[in-house]
Amino acid sequence: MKTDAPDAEPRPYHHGGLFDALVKVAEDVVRETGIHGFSLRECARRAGVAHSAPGHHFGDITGLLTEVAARGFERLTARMQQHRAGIEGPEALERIARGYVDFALGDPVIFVLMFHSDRVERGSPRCQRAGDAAFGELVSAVASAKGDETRDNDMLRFAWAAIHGIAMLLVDGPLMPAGGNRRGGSGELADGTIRRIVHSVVSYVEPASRG
Amino acid sequence: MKTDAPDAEPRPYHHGGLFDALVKVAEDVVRETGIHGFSLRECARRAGVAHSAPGHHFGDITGLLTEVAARGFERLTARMQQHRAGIEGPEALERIARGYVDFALGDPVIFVLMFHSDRVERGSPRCQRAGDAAFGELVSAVASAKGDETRDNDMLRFAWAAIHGIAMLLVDGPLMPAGGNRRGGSGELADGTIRRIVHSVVSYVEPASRG
DNA sequence: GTGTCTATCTGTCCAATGTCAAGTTAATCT
DNA sequence: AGATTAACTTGACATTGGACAGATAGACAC
Repeated sequence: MKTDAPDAEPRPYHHGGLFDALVKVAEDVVRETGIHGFSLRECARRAGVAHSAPGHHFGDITGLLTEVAARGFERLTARMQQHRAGIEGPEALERIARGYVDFALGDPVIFVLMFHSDRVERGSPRCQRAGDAAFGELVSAVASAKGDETRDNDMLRFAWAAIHGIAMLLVDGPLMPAGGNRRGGSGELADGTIRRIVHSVVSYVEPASRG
Repeated sequence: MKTDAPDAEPRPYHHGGLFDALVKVAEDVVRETGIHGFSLRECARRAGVAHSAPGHHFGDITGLLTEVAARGFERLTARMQQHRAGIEGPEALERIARGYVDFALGDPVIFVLMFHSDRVERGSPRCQRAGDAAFGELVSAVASAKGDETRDNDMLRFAWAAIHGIAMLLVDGPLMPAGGNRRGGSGELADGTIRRIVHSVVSYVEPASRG
């Protein structure tokens, strides 16, 4: 690695892997400074390149943060798969949900970035595909929990909403009742909610008549 | 020299109600430009005062946006009460949930601001109190739906998470399955989820043995 | 009316940022 | 080799948030 010293050694004019280096640096900067404090120039500084170099690879801030968000979705997908570990049945959904919450609590700033930042182009193919893959994990787990492959969009929305909601509320923290201090206890706070989600998905019976 | 504005109205040196005027203007600016595009100077411009005037009332950007967020929670509370209209029982929860989602869809940018912006000091007494009041509406509705005043924090988290989650996913839009185009149909997309939430809260039975 | 006090608002200044245009260096192609 | 293209740098510009001193208007005592 290069030294951080102001101008110690003559860096090569061409960085080599600046694209990837910038994305990794950007993740750190976002985590440290928050979405609002993020700056392209700070990323360039840490990567040891000129202040305008990021622009040539990503166009603008949105371009770089969109890539960060897309990789976030990929990591979310991987985390859920890892938690599920091939298991089927109701436990599949429970594990997927726990993976989702774990990811959110482990990387809260990037989790918020992925879903809510107006500096991310969520409609871009890159982001869309990564997001769809993550959603696919949930679809699969819900089907396995129901023991029924028919796709019930209402059910999927319900499950996703509840999982997403508990993750978001834990990440945002202060609104949780009775001292929601986020260190360590948060994961367990989600347990009851996750159990209820699974229970609802497994045991839900379509109401006889709906207006 | 002023007269930068075309209107020849001789504004009084003292605005009179600049605090309130700035908050209202700020809400508009946030809605139009998004959280990222927001700027104090634009607010000052629209309020017809010097660019540094907002600083005297709010300190910095966070101060102003925190006030905007707090008023958002107050409007959310009012909206839920208005939807509920004094009704009791399971329908109370259904109506509260619908009010929550309505508010989110009607003012999506401010809804996101309230929960996720790092430019809002959510721990401030102003914000905390307004948020607690909103949460209180939910607590009351869940109790009414259960027909049981005992407070079940797990249940509350589940209900809030699910409601919050569906609102957030609808606001963020593009991740919804099967063309979640947000035009008009979003409210109905929430219906099935809300029905399931109410159903789960009303009919949930504590699992026999579990920690 | 006159003078003083205080909150409110103005104008100026500074460092930092995003983005654009043009120059410089390295790698690749013919 | 020479030419072409991609990667990166330098320099510049408009805009922002925030800090500051100073101007202004209204309230209040006399």
